[in-house]
Amino acid sequence: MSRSNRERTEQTRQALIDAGRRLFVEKGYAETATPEIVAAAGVTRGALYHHFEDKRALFRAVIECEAKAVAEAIEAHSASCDAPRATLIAGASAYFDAMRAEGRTRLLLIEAPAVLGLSATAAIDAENAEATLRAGLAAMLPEAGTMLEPLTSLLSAAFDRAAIAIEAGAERRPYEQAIAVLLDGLADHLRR
Amino acid sequence: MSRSNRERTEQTRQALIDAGRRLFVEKGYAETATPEIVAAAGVTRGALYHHFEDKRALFRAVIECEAKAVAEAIEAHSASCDAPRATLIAGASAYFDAMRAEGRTRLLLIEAPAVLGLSATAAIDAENAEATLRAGLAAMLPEAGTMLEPLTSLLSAAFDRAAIAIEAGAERRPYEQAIAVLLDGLADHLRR
DNA sequence: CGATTTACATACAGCCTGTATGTTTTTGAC
DNA sequence: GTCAAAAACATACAGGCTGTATGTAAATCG
Repeated sequence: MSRSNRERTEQTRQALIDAGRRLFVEKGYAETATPEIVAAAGVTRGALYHHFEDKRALFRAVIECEAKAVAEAIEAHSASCDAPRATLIAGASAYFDAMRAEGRTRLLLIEAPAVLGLSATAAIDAENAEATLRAGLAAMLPEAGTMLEPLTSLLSAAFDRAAIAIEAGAERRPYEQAIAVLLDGLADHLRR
Repeated sequence: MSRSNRERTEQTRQALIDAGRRLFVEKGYAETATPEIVAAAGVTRGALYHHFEDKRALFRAVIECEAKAVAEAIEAHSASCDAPRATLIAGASAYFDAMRAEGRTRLLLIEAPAVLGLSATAAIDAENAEATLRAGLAAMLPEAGTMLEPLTSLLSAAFDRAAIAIEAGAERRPYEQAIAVLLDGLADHLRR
């Protein structure tokens, strides 16, 4: 049984990413040792350091996978209603759905900023979810003008906090309602 | 020259906390080694492990100091106007002022949740800043009802994000404006 | 089919963390 | 004041982890 090099690399990388993801979620980045990861992946540390520059690079790969998965889930579920408000509400719902994946909030919202740095993390996923949000806000609030950027940033943070609260066991409905009220209030207020 | 035990302990603890704070801000928790901390503090690792259970306990002490400092700064600057809206706006401004201390956003908002866990971090400072925010919102939005909790949580996250953006070099005014618009929008919308 | 590159596995050096043990200083009672 | 006990450190040690260097087998390619 012989595998092509392409296959070997792909399978090993994926096994390491999967094992790393599981352990990073379970115990956090700092408490997860590379011997443990490679054992779970069924390879040796040699393979790990052949495919990734260091432990952090493996973590970055895990985070990039997660961010991509979130972006695709939102993309797929983007009920592109032409009503801007409905589009935004649907997008928020899709985001909460996507963030329900086991440990995803911990990985993307807690560990990644600390391990990879704030700017690196922002560069990875902000360009995904936050750009969508900005576009939605621009459509719903044409009067926002120079405040579009700050509002996008603040609401994005609110979405993240809601996702964390929901994964922590909070009811989802009140948070979706609160988001809707925030958006409607913005529309009301800026329209004057 | 002989110091009382109370003095010795107080001075050593403070030296460790100060040195730890500086290095944690400069290089992050994970990249800061205890030999470095004790060297900067002018003691040995024996003193560190005599006064703190482990490295994380020292970090926790640093975080508790920071959270306390923030709470006191807000308390001191709480221009208790009787107009609820003005009180909230002033509180937000005081929060941004307090968070301008070197590295404070990194410590409190990035590292602490990852190192101490989300719930432990929330328990340390949420009871301070978030309670104030909840009270302010309750006064300004008596119609909030069951949505008071989620709204407090979401706006708290927005405040945090604003503080991070400001420390990262963003203009402060647009963020304060955005916060004001969010609050006013809420008031407008819930009043119907 | 032979040479080179790729994909690993193994071995090693250095550092760090937490603990155990030893030493000095303070405290408190007589 | 002195002596025992406890507190406040300092030193020494064991174990584990990270990253690198080196060695080997499999795949690619001319």
